[in-house]
Amino acid sequence: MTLVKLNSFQDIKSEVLERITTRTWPPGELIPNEELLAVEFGCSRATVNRALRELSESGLLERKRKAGTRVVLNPVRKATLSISIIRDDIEKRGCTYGYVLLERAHIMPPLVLAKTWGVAAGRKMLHLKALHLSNSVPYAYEDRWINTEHIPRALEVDFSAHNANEWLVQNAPFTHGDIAFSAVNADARESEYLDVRERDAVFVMDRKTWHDQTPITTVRVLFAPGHRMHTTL
Amino acid sequence: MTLVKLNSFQDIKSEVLERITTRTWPPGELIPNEELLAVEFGCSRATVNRALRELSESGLLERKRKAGTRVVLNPVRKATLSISIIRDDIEKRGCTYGYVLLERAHIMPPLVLAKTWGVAAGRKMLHLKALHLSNSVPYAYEDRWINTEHIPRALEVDFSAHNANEWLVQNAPFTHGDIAFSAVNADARESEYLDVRERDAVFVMDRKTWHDQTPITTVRVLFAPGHRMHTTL
DNA sequence: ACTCTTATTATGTCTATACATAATACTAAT
DNA sequence: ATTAGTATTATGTATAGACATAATAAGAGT
Repeated sequence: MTLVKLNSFQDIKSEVLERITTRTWPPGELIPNEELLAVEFGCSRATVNRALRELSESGLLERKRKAGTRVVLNPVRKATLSISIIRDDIEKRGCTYGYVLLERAHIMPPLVLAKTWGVAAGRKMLHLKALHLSNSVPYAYEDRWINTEHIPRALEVDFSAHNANEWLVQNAPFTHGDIAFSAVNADARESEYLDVRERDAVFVMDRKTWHDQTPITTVRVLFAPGHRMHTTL
Repeated sequence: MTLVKLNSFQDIKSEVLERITTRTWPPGELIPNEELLAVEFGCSRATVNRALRELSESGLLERKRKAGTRVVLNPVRKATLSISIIRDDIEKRGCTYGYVLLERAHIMPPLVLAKTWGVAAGRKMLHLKALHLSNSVPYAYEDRWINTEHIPRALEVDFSAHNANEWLVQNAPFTHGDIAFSAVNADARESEYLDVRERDAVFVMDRKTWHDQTPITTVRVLFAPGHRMHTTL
């Protein structure tokens, strides 16, 4: 056993990664414990711990107390994706951002929505439909509900001047949320708003947010055809 | 200043989160440095450091040496997605997984692909088209290229019996990759394979993987209509 | 004014040590 | 034999102290 000096947790991460990919430690195998690795790498256990912890967070290792650390058999790789602000997304490409409010109503939400989102049935909520433009061309269409029981101030805001999402992040922060992505065919109205043909495939993001237990807002965003969401492994 | 004893980095994370959401520390604001917070919370600096580091990794804080830590103005929230194995996905729902190889050819890839993926032009590669079934119903259709310059063994494998992805994770691990999600209208052939109508919206995943600089495989997966990719914030 | 050097500051990381905790194995009492 | 208690083990986390590093500010020299 060669005692190489690898002091940084980054070094150890890449060395362990190397051993996994070269199958020095094949899938399913139990690897030496932190103390042994610390001796081998010539560093402290805390350093080994951080390296292994991060690798387990990205889905390559599985750790259990007393049982030890093993290489995951079928690694379910974890990718982090940035849920960007639409305005930033557009401006990052050097385009001009535009925003148009299409509809606004203080009405009772459909029962299905109330159920899945956890708001009391029979209460009015703010319903907004809006369009995000990139250089005056439709970029995304959003259909949003805001819980005015919890954020009554939202009723006084002029959402034809203020982007709802941006107002909400400033005025009604959330503690956790829930996002789903899918593909749907644009219906008659949606295709008109997005200025595409009917039945064109659009990328959809459904997001619900809460502050502790209280629902804040739920939004469905339809992106114009060609939209791609990108990340690395 | 009340000196509360918050010893765990989890406690500190939620306390800091609380201060951000309640705007005790409003967006853009510089928060006290680690040393001060350690005193306030009655813990060590390392503990505060871990809490703040994790919050900055999830996009809520921005940290710079010497400059300090500040609350991000327009938080670009980061969500982690699990890129699951299709078989697991299907079996997790209690369905039976099935796999059918549709086409196999050792041919030269289109020039566009060679360019974007970084393989030498004019070299043959393995091209596979396959179908993933859930209870014998089409679930996803994949179109894959394998770099046989780097993995010549792939030419000898019977991919009508072995799922290509599963063979590759076992036999040709990658160090990094690149994933994009989008929505497209199924063309004539795709809709036939997936047993849906032409132009139906399908959710698409494009993935490229490398081992260091060497391309391993690139695959486009089309999921049957209704597919949703889910995560939490 | 301008550049170069030096000091300062907050975060980034490492170490050694300690104790907590989950999972398991062993042991003694009934 | 079953159960309750105890020991063991590897990871999980906390602590105090140290030094590294990036970013900035202050000062010196031209």
